[in-house]
Amino acid sequence: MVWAYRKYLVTSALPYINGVKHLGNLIGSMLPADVFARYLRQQGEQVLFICGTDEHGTPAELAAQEAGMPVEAYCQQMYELQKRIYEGFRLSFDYFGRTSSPSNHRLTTEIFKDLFANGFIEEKFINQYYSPADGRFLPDRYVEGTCPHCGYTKARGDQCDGCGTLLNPEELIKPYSAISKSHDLALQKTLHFFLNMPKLEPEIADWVCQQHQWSDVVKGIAKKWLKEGLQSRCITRDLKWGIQVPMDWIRAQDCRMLPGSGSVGTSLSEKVFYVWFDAPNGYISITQDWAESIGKPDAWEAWWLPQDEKDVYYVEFMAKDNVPFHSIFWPSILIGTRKPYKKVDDIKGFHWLTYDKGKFSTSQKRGIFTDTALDLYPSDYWRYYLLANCPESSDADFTFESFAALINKDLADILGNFANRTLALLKKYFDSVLPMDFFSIPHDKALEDRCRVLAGEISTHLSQRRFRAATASLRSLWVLGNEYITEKEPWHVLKTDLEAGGQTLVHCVHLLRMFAVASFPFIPDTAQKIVELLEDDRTDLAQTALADAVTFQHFRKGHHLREEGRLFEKIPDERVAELTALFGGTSEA
RNA sequence: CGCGGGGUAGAGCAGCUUGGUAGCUCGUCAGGCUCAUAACCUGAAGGUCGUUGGUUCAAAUCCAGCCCCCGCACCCA
Repeated sequence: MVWAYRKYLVTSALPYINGVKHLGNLIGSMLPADVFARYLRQQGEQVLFICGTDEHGTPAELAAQEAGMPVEAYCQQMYELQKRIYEGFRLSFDYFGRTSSPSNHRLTTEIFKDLFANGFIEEKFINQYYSPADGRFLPDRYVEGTCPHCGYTKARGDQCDGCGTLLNPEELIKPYSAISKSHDLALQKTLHFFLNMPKLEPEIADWVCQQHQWSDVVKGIAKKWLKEGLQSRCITRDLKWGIQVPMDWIRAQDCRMLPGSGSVGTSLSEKVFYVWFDAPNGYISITQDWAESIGKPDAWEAWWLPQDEKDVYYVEFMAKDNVPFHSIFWPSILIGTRKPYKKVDDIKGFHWLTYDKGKFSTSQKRGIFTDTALDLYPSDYWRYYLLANCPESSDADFTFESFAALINKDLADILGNFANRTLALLKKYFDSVLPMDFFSIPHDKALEDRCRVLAGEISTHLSQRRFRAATASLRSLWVLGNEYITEKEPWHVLKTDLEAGGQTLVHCVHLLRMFAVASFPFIPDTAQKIVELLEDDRTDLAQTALADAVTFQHFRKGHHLREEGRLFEKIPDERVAELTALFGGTSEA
């Protein structure tokens, strides 16, 4: 059972640094991870929620170049920007770090040294195109040319899109740089380091087979890789931006390696680790930064080097393209260190979010990006919509039409309207003051039971990380408020019986508080707003367990509430049409 | 025969592991209510579960074949 663990480590796939992320990135990892972390904290569990930017690699260099900035400055700027946006979405990271941090340089170097010492690193010479015009070696996919098989003229160095054949860059006829379009390319032989995956395969296969709790899709992806047989994977690149390979140290280890003529055309300072080799280590190094930030530099070890592996339950959230790296590649690295690093217990993988049946596209200005989203509507609107429609079992599609329909119905009409009608009745008949204590009135056992059932459903779904189902149950809980008030019709009863009508309202006010607690992991700002409407300064939503909130005894006679409160504004049809046109992209048919 | 995901009421989804009266939300229609953000509550209509064949007393669910849709192709997860 999940609950036997002493603490929970939650990580979200690290968003890449090269620009503002779109809604798909948000729902594909960070947002569900946040809901899960918030829920666990409410239950009183000890939680550490870690995320940060993934900053190395060619795309970052190119983006910086395009922005006309040094890559360090560019990353700094984008880090600040992304961090601010995630704060806007109320993502409750315990620490949002960076993979370019000194701690990650240290850790990644250390992990490499461990792998090397344990015999899992091999060295090979490979041929790579160097482009003087770009001043860099070109990664496979940045070399384009004519496919030797089908003659397609825009084949990439890793694969031909014309015929689908997998290629090596040197096979291309008339190769040119995809960046500068220059045909002046020189094939050069350079030394690289590979992680010997075949050697690690028995252990990793064994480990994967033990992961019964992984979802079918995650197991499927991992087993497919194993079935095809693991290949040695190159973990170094000829770049400036990244974590430097410790060449001097390697030389000192083994004189046979690194013949002097090894790195033609490359200075040693330009050899760095492959981004997928350093990025996952970021989960650990960012935890180290977190530990530093709270003044307990060793605190990270309790999470990553626990005494007993069962002390920590570790859940990773990511989109499906990340699954191979988290289920095979990174665990292999950790196993290869021969140190007892905590490995993942469950991987929650998401499918894609599409935009109006197509892809989100930066270049075509298609889709909603996280900065724009916050300019348009409060974060809770997005959080609720994305969670209710999250691509859990298949790809999901975003349209403004469905967005507006859901916001208007669920948030405004069901939740918002219930709050409003409750407060309005209290104001009208009792001057916004609770007329009696719960103790003095008849127990509504049926209502309490229904609340318990729904609260239980929400908890179960959240602990199993079923976000669509959890959101549906949350909605059902809200509907309960409207059902109850309709059944009791206090607006009618109050005309003749203040006592009976007042009792109903006491229940409604407590229902609202219950809704706030239940809603907090999903829509934290709204939850807080509800508590403010109730003038309830005794409830700390972040630490109130849902089961404890199923009570009608919290507020006492004489408690004063706000006179009115509109939680949400609806999105009118005209606005939907406007937004659809505005963000439809340039390829709109 | 590239890899993966999917085809269930007008739309979006659940159910499939462990066969047994087909469920949810929106939309539509009718009724109720009038405290409330023209909202809320109740009820109804609407499906040969992509297709063909097989296993079985019984198939959306298990097996085999076939058809269709969507990703994997600048940016991008």
